[in-house]
Parts: sequence; structure tokens; C-alpha cells
Amino acid sequence: MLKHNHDECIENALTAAQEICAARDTRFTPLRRRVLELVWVKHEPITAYEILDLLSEGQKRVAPPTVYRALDFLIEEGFVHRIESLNSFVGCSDPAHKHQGHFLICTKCSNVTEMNEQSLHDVIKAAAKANGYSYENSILEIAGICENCRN
Amino acid sequence: MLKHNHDECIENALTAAQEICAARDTRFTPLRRRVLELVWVKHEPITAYEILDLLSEGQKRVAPPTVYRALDFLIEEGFVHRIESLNSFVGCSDPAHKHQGHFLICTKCSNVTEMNEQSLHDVIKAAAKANGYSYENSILEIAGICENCRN
DNA sequence: TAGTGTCTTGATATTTTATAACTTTAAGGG
DNA sequence: CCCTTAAAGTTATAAAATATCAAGACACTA
Repeated sequence: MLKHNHDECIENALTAAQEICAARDTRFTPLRRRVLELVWVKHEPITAYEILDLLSEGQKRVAPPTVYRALDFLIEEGFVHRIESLNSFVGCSDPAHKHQGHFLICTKCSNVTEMNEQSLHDVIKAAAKANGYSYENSILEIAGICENCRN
Repeated sequence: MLKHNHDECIENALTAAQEICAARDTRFTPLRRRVLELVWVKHEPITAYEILDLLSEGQKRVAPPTVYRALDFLIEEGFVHRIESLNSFVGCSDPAHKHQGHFLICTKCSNVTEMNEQSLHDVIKAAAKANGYSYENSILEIAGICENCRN
């Protein structure tokens, strides 16, 4: 599949994270920055161990907790989402507003599209309520074929 | 939390599975039956290794592939759903109609409620289409507190 | 600027979850 | 009964995640 030049969106994501952390007084350390960068560089769901391998290139090999802790932070801050069905991670397309991610996953090219649709959230919350549950959070992962791959 | 007597629903699930397999000409072997029974006996999300431990009681320890293969079959037939966010498995409440499960998960008592609501499916399919994706399947897992636990 | 508490990262080991590959057993069709 | 194929057993290993303790960095303050 065609790859566009991601430099700009990577840069945007890093800058946004930096600013949000400054505003929240949380620490956007070099390690966390580097992990977020790797997530965006791949620009497809990336596993913790892929990140680990990339982080380790040209230096002493880092250990799994290093990666998982950085990911925990990035998820907590809302910069990264975990894709449960793939045991993988993707950059959040709207880090300014903390939210749970709802995703479309192309089974052909592996690309992931995040849906930031309030109406979908509303329907899901309503479904919880209709069944007597309070709502805390939700994951929605839809598998299908993206427009590109169908053409 | 209050536990009702599950004997009846376990029996129902096993009978239904037996009949469906007969109709489809697939093999509901003793092992598969036993694994499905264990899933229903717990009646909360159960992990593969919990099943493994239960299966192994009072006999030679079984190996992981035994359990995973049985689960693969049961999922394929639609008798069991996998809860991605918990790496666990639950019995399907409507095995007669193959479908993807949409779940409410109580974060307090761990009980899971399966939603069999066509309208929810429709909304999810529409969301895929609206974003240019064909629809293959989806997982929806909502975390919250169930009615029982809130009282 | 030395002291103190806290947050972050490093390091080691282990646990949990899942699959690959090959062998043996059992079921069902001619 | 023989043959084929599906299922289950066996051994080994891969993949994903976490527990625990130690060391370093930072930031406040006295």
C-alpha cells in the first residue's frame, strides 16, 4: 500500500504530547518521547516487543518493563491506545481530549482508523444503561477492509 | 454476590451444543463437551489455564494445546466467545445463531452480560461503512458496574 | 548546598498466555 | 476390516506481561 510521508504527523504528535504534559505538569521524558515517536513512525499497530527491538538498536538492549512502563504512561495520558485484539498499540489521533478509542482495523493492510464519533459513544453508553450497567469505558474494534484495499 | 443455581443453564448449553453439532455434522467430543461445561460452570470469564487446571484434576495433567484446540472449536462453532480485554472466555448466550459477541463487563463482580441487540450491530456496521470500511466482525467490550453491585 | 522524598529507569527473574511441530489414537466411510 | 482423516497427546518454545528490588535523576526546602 501507498505510504505517505509521515514526518509531519509524527512531529505534530510529539509536539502535542509535549505541550499537554507541560500543561498537566507530567513528565514527558526522553524515553517516553522516544517510545511515542516509535509508535507513530510505524503508523500501524505496533507490539511492545517491536518497540523494544527498535529502542535497543545500536545500544544496550532494554528490558520489557522499560517499554511497558513508557506505554502505561502514554496510555494514561491518552497519547496511545491499546488494540486489544492485536496486543498492539497505536498513536491517538486526538490526544487533547482523553477518551477510549474506537477503531476500524483493515485485515488486509493492517491500517487502523480511529473513530472519534460522539454519536457512537452515545449509543454505546446508552446500551450499557439499557442493560443496567453504569459506564466506565469501552473498547470497540471493528475488523474489515479499508477503502484503499477494496480498490 | 448472590449465586443462583447454574445447573439448569449449564445443562441447556450442553444440550444445545450437542444438537447444533449434530445438525452441522461437527464432532462434539467428550473433551469439547467437558471444556464447554467448565466454561459454563464458572459462569464468569475463565482463562485457558484455569480450564487447564480444572481439566487436569484427578488425572494426568493435560497440556495447553489440548485446551486451546477445544476452545478454538467451541469459538468456531459459536458456543464460546473470547473476551479480549480479559484474555478469557465465556459461554455464548445464543449459540443457535453465529455472531460476534458484544459484552458488558462488571468491574466489581466480574460478571459478563452479552448483548444480543440487533440495533447495536446495525450501528456498528453503519459506522464501518461511514468510514469506508467493509464489515467483517467486531468486538465491543464495555466496562462498568452492574445493577446488582450498585445496590 | 546537603538532605530528603518522590518519580523514573535499570536489571533480573518469572509468570501468564499461546502456538509450532510431530506422534499417537480414535472415528467413520467404503 | 482397512484406509483415510480428524482429534488428542506430547514436547518444546514463543510471545506478552509483570513482580521485585536497586540505582539514578529531579525537585523541594531548610
